[in-house]
Amino acid sequence: MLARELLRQSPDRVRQALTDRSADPAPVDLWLGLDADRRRNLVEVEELQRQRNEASKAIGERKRRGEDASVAIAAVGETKQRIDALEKELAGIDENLRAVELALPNVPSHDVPVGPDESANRLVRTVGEITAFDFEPQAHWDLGPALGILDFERGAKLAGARFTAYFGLGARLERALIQYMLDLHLEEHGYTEVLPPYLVSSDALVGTGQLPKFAEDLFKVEGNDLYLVPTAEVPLTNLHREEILEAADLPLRYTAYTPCFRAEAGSHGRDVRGLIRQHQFNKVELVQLVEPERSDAALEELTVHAETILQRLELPYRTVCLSTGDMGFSAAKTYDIEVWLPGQQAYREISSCSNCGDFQARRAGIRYRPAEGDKPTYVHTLNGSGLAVGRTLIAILENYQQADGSVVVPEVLRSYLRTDRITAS
RNA sequence: GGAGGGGUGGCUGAGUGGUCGAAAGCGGCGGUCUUGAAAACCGUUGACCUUUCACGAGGUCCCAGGGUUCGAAUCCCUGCCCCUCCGCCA
Repeated sequence: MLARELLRQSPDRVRQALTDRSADPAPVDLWLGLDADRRRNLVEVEELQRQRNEASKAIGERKRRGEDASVAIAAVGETKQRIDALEKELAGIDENLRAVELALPNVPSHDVPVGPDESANRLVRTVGEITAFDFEPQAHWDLGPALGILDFERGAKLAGARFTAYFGLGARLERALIQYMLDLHLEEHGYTEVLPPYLVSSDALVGTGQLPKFAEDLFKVEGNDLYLVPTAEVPLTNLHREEILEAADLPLRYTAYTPCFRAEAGSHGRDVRGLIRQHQFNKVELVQLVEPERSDAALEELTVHAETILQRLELPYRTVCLSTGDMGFSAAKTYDIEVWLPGQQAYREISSCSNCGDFQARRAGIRYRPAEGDKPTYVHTLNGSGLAVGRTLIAILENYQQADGSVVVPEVLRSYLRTDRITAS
């Protein structure tokens, strides 16, 4: 949610932000109208309430003295009716205002490249050399089944397209990656591990921005106000919803492994093969709640935290800064980390690290007190994948594959996997 | 699933439908005292919104949402959450 002061004082900036995102700027004017209506109405209601309170007080006093108050009671009746009518109107305005506010995306940071889509993304850095092969590298959807560690047909038998069953060292590799990533973030990057619920309420999803606009991307539990988490960003960021934190508590750094569930509505036909786009995938997430002045630096750090995993796994990747047209709804600035996949001869997203500024904090009511006696202000929230586990497994299979179809296990994972090579059994 | 008991300010905990945003205690902050600290004493101590250049003024909030009433923390309804006992269950 955007600050109301921003909308009132700099509507042009918000209109421009929407245009840069290839979104319709019209809601800004709708908002301005509703806001003016609201304030006009509110001033009137409050004046009438003041009159009513005064009258009620006088009635109470008369009654206490045993005097007749029926005249005064009758006199207040009209005020009461006007209050009721205006309050009803006000509730309607508030509801509309909130609906408009909740649908407005965040304003991009000034240093974000302006452009319509991913073609305008800015390359930040490229790390590692593209893996060279003296044979034709296979895609993971061929390697995995051949090794007996990924079974797409049986996954589909259980749950349909975009579900996969892992077997043997495949399952173990996925588990090892989760463990390795968590350990690294705990031990070296100062995060606190959290094991959150995998189902969350609509309030939590509104807090991080998935709702109300993107309900069709979510799996909802029938008959309950519960949704399968699309990312651990949702539970982690919402841990402190409606709280006022102390400055000394910040920064808060949380990491969690969760499965992630996405309906992938509107992506029919995209990445239908293999593990890349699944309805259920595993992810280790990084979330930070920080003081506003610290969030720019925190995004750089968090992105490096995610990149470190790829460096330790010795996987080639590049980092790009998303353009205004390619960013997510809640983000002010986003770095995507893209890993090299030899099977596709392409860099593919494996992590997305965003600074959401106070956008989510406003929605979720996460504040802190800068100093004793200060008014509470909104924290800044950041999140990033550290990393998407399924896609990391793909990257390992494709980059570490050998001419004989076996896969060498990256050095740092050998103690977790208890083997240095995955071969067909 | 059955039966019962609760949800009040940072915490504990009062609160006959009417000067209650809410007693009291604790904690926090400021001060007096002290060489310093502790103790004691005094004062202070919520959030949000509107309005004002400002001082200030006003409104809302006692889990949430409805309702009754001139007036609701207090009465009624619904929901959510917590606790105890029983049943069931990983």
